[in-house]
Amino acid sequence: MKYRLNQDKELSPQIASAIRNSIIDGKLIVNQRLPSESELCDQFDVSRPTVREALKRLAAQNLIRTQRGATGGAFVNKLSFKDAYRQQITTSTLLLSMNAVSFEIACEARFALERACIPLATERRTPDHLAAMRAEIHRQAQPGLTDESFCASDVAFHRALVDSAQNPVISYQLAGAVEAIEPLMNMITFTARKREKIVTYHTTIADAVQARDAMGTEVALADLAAHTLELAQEVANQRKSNAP
Amino acid sequence: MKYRLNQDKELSPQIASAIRNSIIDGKLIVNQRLPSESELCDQFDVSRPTVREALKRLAAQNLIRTQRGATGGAFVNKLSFKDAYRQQITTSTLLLSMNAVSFEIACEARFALERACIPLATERRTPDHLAAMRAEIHRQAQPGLTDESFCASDVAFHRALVDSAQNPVISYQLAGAVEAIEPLMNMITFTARKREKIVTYHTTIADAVQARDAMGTEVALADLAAHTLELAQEVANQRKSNAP
DNA sequence: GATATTTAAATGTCAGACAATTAAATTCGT
DNA sequence: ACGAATTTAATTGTCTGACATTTAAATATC
Repeated sequence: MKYRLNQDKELSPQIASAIRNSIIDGKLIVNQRLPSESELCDQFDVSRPTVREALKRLAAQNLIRTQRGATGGAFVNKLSFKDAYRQQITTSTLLLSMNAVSFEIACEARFALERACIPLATERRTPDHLAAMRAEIHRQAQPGLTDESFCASDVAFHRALVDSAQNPVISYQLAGAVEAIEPLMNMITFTARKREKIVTYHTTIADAVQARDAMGTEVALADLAAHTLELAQEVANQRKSNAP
Repeated sequence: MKYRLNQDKELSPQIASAIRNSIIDGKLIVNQRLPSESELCDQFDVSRPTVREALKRLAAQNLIRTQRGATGGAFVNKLSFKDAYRQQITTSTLLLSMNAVSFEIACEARFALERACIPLATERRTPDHLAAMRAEIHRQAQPGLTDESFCASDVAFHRALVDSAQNPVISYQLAGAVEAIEPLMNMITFTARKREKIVTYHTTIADAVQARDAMGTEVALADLAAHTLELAQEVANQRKSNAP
């Protein structure tokens, strides 16, 4: 069962595509073993290094895993939500930095999308989710926290909010939006007074979620969004006045 | 400037990580040329096939591109929104199918996230966006359309709605949510009556967007979400009664 | 000075080899 | 006959060296 490749193009991407398509439309199912490398060499009529380059492309997308040894080989990987999160976050982060996406655009996207989960979050939040949010708020109120730790805690708070919607697909989709903005937020210096204000907003949000008050949560989140934009504006202005 | 690898683990992932990190934290900037393969061999003290496997991993993530010839080599790629879309969609599609995510969960996520862009969409939509939506509605009303084409048009309609928010980050994030559900939707058979009803919803949505009526759009979208779920339920019930 | 040719540098591919890993098959001792 | 140790075979991981192909720059030619 030979597979015909276009010899005028690079071979390894074509091989990777062929296998990827087999996975996507179910000809290869999860945990199924791919043919061994030498069998693939025969099938595609190429050398082993070329086959291996193709397999590494698929491994980079977490589509396959490989095992050495007698019963080893390449296996179709069950793409876990965790792996997908990670991919999403690196891609989103790079996308923002490489395309010089402004803080305004990124911030707008992030809060717009986060708002999406509020009805479900207020309906389904458990004591655990509330506790996670409160814990981060408590952490943020502690003095001596570095700006980076403060940002990390901020992200954790919002992730807890998103997770309380208890829909893994939403959590996955929002991972990119929430996490990718962290590097941009890290450029802001958080004075004690600014932190205090943010903690207040977070508390309002947590209270509203606890009270299952969707409207209240939306309003508080919108306020926080506006406030975050102001902070970024300040930083931008300071830059402008310092530079020239 | 040698780079020390852990010789007890596989080498090519380590090399890929090292280069990827250099890109992420800006040591390698967009369009910069990486060292040639043989230079990388020296730096990491490995053979060329191993270096190449690492480079193919990065190429699979669209992080680099390669050119042959005298001035060729591997260059840091500017990750385009288009490439990022595509990656998002394949990852999301595979994630849904491999984890056997139910239609309910996927549908809930999709409509929740889509709702996120409505305030911006109603505020910023242009005649072009409206025209795009109307065009898809018109297409959906034509008889003789296959179920697959109908679904594709459905996706296109929703993409037009999302795009009218005019925030590329939102469009990117929602690409996964909107497109990945298409294979699941394809399992539904759309009778003429069902199509008619969906077209009505779409028209209501388009009208509300045109009127810049955020509330109306949200309501219409929620109705459509409920209706879609009902359709899926029907299919599930038919399955159940046919099977045993 | 314009055009054709050569050259050099780089990636793409191949062939064959050996190392490392792992599970199964085999052998050996009791 | 059973358990433990050993061997074997299959497979991926890596290396070496070679050649093909592509491309831009350098050189030669008219």
